[in-house]
Amino acid sequence: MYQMHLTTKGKYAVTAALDLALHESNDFISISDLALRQSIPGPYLEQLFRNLRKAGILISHRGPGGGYKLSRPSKEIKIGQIISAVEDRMDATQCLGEGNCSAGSKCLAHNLWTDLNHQVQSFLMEKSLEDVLSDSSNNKSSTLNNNKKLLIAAG
Amino acid sequence: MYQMHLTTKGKYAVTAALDLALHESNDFISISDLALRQSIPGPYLEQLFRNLRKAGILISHRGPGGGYKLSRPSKEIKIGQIISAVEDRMDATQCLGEGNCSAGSKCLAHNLWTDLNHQVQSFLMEKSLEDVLSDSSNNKSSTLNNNKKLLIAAG
DNA sequence: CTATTCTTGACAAATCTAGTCAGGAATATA
DNA sequence: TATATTCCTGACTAGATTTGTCAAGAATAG
Repeated sequence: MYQMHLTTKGKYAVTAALDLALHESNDFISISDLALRQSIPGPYLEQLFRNLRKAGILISHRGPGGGYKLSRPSKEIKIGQIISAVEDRMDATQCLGEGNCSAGSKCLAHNLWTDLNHQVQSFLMEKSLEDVLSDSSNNKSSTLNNNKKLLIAAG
Repeated sequence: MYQMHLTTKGKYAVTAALDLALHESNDFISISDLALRQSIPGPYLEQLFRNLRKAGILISHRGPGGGYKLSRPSKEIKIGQIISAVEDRMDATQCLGEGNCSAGSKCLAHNLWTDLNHQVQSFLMEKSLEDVLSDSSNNKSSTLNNNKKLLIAAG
């Protein structure tokens, strides 16, 4: 069965950000605490947090009692922004960019990939950290359900 | 800007299948012809077609005048089935499978990834080869548009 | 002054992707 | 039957990417 590919980079980053959102009221949270709680390798998380800080999603503070916290309320931080900050794949190599995929012109599947990409982007950019935390119980994926049949799992 | 990751494997396979769909009336089409037309490395495409044949999507015939053709009308073959046949990533390693992602229990982002996966699956399993070919001009991605704002590109 | 915590850059192992290659089997045609 | 064509199979490789690790430094609270 095919699954959308998402590296642990993105997964770790989002999970860690969700943890920060859960403890939003607290002050700074250290990487070691967070890594322990979420079972993420500390030094690796450190690397990811660099990017999140550069992207303006986290703010940091050094010294004892220091650590990281969200730069804005969890409602205003979208999942897509987080993934975008750590997954630096510029996949414009093939169809996704301009349209010079098949020997200068658009390949047959060009619009398909564009649409799919759009779809994923929308999904990720519409969901905030807060949304994800509150959706945990109350799963309303219905907004994007049209009246077609549900998928048949492939493979 | 983050893009959904889709390897050339899946892209090549879909493009090739679309080519077969375009020439649906014809008899068998050889790999070399197809590879040339779509600018895909021949031996690589051969490898992909193995999987498509095993998955029952293509049928083959050897000898002069042989080649490949779709096993069913292009309307009945979904993009998702094609990708599924060639991209053999069993990504259940992390969250996506059962839910033992964070030390035995569901990680914070579990439902998010499940939803996203569902979203992508639906999209790919609803579109047939025929749909893609006819959508080329008349792009009606509107079925999945709800009344929310359009995405803001990230990064 | 010292322990804590982020900061930075470089490095390395493991995995995956993309593509190649060689030899074999079936088949149409002459 | 001979031959060219085309699929069939398995193994192999180079390169990129992911997933980390490590060490030395800078800021800061107490």
